[in-house]
Amino acid sequence: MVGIDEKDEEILRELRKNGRATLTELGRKIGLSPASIKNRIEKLENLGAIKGYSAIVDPTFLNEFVQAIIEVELLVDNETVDKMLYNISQLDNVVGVYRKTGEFQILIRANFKDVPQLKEFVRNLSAKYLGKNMKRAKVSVIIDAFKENGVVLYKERRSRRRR
Amino acid sequence: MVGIDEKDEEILRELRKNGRATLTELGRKIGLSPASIKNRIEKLENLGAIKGYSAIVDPTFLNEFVQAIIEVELLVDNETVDKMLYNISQLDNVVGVYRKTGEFQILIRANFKDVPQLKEFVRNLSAKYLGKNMKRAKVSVIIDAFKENGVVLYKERRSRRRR
DNA sequence: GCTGAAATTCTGGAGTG
DNA sequence: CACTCCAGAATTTCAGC
Repeated sequence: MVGIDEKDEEILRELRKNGRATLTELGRKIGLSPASIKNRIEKLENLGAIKGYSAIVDPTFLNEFVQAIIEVELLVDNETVDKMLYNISQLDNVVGVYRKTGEFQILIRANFKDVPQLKEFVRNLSAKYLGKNMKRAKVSVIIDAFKENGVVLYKERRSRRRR
Repeated sequence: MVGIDEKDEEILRELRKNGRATLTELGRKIGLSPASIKNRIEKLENLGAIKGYSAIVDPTFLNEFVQAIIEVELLVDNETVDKMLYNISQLDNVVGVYRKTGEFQILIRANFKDVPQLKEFVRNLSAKYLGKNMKRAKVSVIIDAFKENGVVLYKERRSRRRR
């Protein structure tokens, strides 16, 4: 990677684990002054190495009791799909949108209040967004999340069933 | 949700979109003093509503050029699987670990330097972690990420192929 | 949940190697 | 050119209410 050295990588790794780490903290860990850390973070943001920051939130606290994974098989995957996926990405309850290899080309992670809302969402996927291009969708419901975006959610290994 | 009001929900929603928002910013948006925001955030962290904070990092800048989704079908899914999934969650290159409904009960998102590393990982899934309980695995490679952990990655809808 | 003061952190410019 | 130092600004923290 051009223009990226080990210190930059350390910053990226640290921020992935703790996105709210302060410049001073990072400086101590990495061995740079807070001002340098700031310069580097700005550089990393401009380069697109850092896309943004996010808190890992338990969806049930936002009354999102159904967390689903929706895989979509497309008839054709072309540039116009990009725009549709961009539009889907704008939805607040959608957490992740990916294009991938395999039988199902699209994977969407989204949260819902209840199952009817999930059903409505899947209906809208073809009705509003992907149209006839959507061949079929496969829906799974998340039972447990152990790790999310690099953050381990279970602190102990005791058997608990709730997240 | 007990002990959670609308202001708390707003805080959760804001922090999910921008995990590095300052207390002052949040206070302005929500209509509370920075001190109150801080108190509420602490409460939310203690309640487990906020699990952590993370920067959304482009994996290619950390020499993780292969981003994979690995689905695993288990023979039996019982409590001992929890511990194995916990162990898998500890791995640095693993970004997400979920238990879900459907034919494949486990979904793992992980990043790799190259395909041989991915292959090695899948081999280790049965050799080291899940043992004979792993019936089979289905691997997909991520081509494009449009949204990750609530953060939209494509800023415009111009057709770009790189993330 | 507010206020105000103290501590900490952040920021931007000048200077150094 | 990236880093450090330093002073002013902003934020965070903590007390009392």
